[in-house]
Amino acid sequence: MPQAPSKAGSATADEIRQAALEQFAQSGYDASSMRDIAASVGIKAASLYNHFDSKEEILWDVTRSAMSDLAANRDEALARLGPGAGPRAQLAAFVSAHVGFHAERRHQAVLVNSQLGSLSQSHRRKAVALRDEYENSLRMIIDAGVASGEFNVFDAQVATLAILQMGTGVSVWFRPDGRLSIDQVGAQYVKLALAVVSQQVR
Amino acid sequence: MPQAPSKAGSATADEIRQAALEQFAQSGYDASSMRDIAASVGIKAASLYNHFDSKEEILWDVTRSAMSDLAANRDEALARLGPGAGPRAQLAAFVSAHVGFHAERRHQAVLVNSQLGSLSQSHRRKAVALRDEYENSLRMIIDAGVASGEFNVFDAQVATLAILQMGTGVSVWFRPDGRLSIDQVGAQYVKLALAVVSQQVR
DNA sequence: GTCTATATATCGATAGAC
DNA sequence: GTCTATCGATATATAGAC
Repeated sequence: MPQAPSKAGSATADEIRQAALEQFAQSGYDASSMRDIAASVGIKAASLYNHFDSKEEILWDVTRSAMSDLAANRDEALARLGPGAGPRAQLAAFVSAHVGFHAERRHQAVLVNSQLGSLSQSHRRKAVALRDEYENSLRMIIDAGVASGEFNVFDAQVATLAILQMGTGVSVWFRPDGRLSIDQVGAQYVKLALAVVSQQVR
Repeated sequence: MPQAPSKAGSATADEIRQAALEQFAQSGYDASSMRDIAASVGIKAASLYNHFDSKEEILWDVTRSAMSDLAANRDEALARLGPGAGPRAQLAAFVSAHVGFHAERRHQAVLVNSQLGSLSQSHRRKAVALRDEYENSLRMIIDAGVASGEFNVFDAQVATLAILQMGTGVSVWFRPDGRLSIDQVGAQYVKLALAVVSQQVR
């Protein structure tokens, strides 16, 4: 049964999303042609336009879903803690989820962190807003820990960015068949993050 | 007096390097056209070929000099310590130099960290070798600190990458007219790095 | 929904006058 | 060393047959 263009339920559209994601993450948006994407799905370039209006719409689709998945992954991890969890438990849950995502779904992570500049102005604004929300949710955990006296940081914003960026970097070097498992890497970075928010007052 | 093509001393070649660096760092290599680069220098695209053999040669030129400057910046910082410095002083000097470079020369830093994939295979191999040398020089400092008992890390390679990547991230958010000075940011990250290599044994 | 064929634009790079 | 003019390749996107 045929589907309307760009509908989420189309099997072909999902194949296009998957192929575009890998191409964009590996070679970059500009270096990935519609012909390449179509070829890896098994169709011709013109047929892509039955599913997406433009190449940029494909980029936005995969970018938005990647950022949505990242936030949902965080929400689930925090929800598992229950309402009474303190800042240390929240920070551990956030970092574990953050690093786990960047290891397990590194193609999506690399895409979000390297191809935002290729989005249209309108879509880029939305992506930046989603990124700011994600960043701010970590900032609020750190602020709560500082307020309760459980954390010590010289600058909460620097600590926020440092924790996020070292975790994001996992998507660059992690390999599924490497020396460390996802759980091992996640546990490592939880310890590193706790070290960052436990700075000596001196 | 005219210069031979691609010679380092040419004033026009330097203008091309500067213009290309900013274009590549801001818009990416593929999205930067030879016409754009030429226009910001005040010449036509064809005239660029009197100074560089190809667009990729320009990318390699600015990439190589950026990576060379980064390593030289590190060497100077370590040399200032003198021969008797211990791992803690070496780590502080490394991180201060690393973060200082990524704040002060963020265009060059962004270029190196985002456009390596657009280099030719031969040039990319050389760039990766330079990056590995840089990464390994930090790894050796951490290994020395672990061996002497001054550092405690769960995994030396993870600690190395975490320190490098959080410092590299400064090039993304730092603004010269922002809230923090380069020296303030450098001092912050020295403390964060020392926290990373002072993990509780538990 | 796929295909072939093509419109239209822009790219890197070259030729040759000055 | 700059320019104008242009080549040849490739890009996104569209038109219309099936």
